[in-house]
Amino acid sequence: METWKEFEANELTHSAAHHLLAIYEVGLEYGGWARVSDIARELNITRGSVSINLRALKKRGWVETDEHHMVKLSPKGQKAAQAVMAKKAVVKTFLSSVLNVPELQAEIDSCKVEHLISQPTGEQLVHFMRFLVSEDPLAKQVLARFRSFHDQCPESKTCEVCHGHCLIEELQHAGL
Amino acid sequence: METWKEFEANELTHSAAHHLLAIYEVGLEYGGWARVSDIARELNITRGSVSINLRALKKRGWVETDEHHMVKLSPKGQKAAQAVMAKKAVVKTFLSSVLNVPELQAEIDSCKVEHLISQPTGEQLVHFMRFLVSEDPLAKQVLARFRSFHDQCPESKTCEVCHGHCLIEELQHAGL
DNA sequence: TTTTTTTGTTTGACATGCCAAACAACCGGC
DNA sequence: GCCGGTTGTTTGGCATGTCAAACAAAAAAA
Repeated sequence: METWKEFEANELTHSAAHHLLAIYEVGLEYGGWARVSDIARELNITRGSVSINLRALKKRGWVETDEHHMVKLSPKGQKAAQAVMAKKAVVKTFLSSVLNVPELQAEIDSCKVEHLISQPTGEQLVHFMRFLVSEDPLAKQVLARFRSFHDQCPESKTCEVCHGHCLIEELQHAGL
Repeated sequence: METWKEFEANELTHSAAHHLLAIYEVGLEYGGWARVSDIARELNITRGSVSINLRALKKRGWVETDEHHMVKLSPKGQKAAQAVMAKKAVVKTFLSSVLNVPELQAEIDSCKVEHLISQPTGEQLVHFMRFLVSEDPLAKQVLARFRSFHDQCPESKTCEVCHGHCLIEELQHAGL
């Protein structure tokens, strides 16, 4: 029952993850290198904050700097950044393309959870999406069917998430 | 661009959400009422921390206290607690029953995101789960088919999320 | 070359959220 | 009534992550 404290126990904080992503973004145009002020502009925070935050990221081996203050991702940092980007991408695609969540909301939600979801969950979601885009005709049918189910669902106006307790029973009843 | 700062911009912090859940849990056996030390025991933090945190929750109208320091959720707090519980439940069920993520991992991941996912996303996920447990024969077929797809997937050993960039193209290619 | 701007760092401040420790108030048993 | 344990609060400390402001050094403009 102390599962809830795991929230703090991530490899990367949200802030740290976005510093890595910012370095990656800036680096795309500069051969992998970024400057403190580029990162600050990308994240819309002050150079001072970036300077301090990079200190920690360097110490923990996510980023490296050269003698001219130029910053780049370490191999470890690159892997981490890629993992975060991929998780965000797959979650966002799932939300907007399968669940039909509005684009902007899918962007916001996926951005919030990108650094929090575990590798197993990320991988399984990738598998699921792969299945949905596979040759299997069932996959395409299901997406279409869900859309019409969703449109016709008599509860589509009333079943807000906050009525969730009956949902739980409902799902367990159905054997899920 | 500045979407990433939304992470901090939630109604409830993770900590605050779990304070509300703790009050709910304790309250189940005491007619909705809880004491500071019950909440502290439930969350496994000190009474001092709870005392301070409750101050903020009271000020913002999530909880109420009587003259004997007894604590209960306000109507607003009840709704919030229910929404969080429902989101966690539906995410956990989706992860473990559809994606086949191990139970414990599903518990951890759902706990991390429970307070972060938006109402629209939560509702759509509920619809999706409702569809999967509906009469529609397609729903049951798909779950079975995904399991076998997943078992046979030639990439099931290699396609980690960190190879995600090709995934993104792959998904977009497929029109998703 | 001199001046101006940009850049990276440091400092002090604030906010959140945790702890341990000290404290007063209260409750129960005797 | 009295004493020991429980309870809620307060205080000071630590860690993270942000800001503004001041600074020196490097780069660009004059």
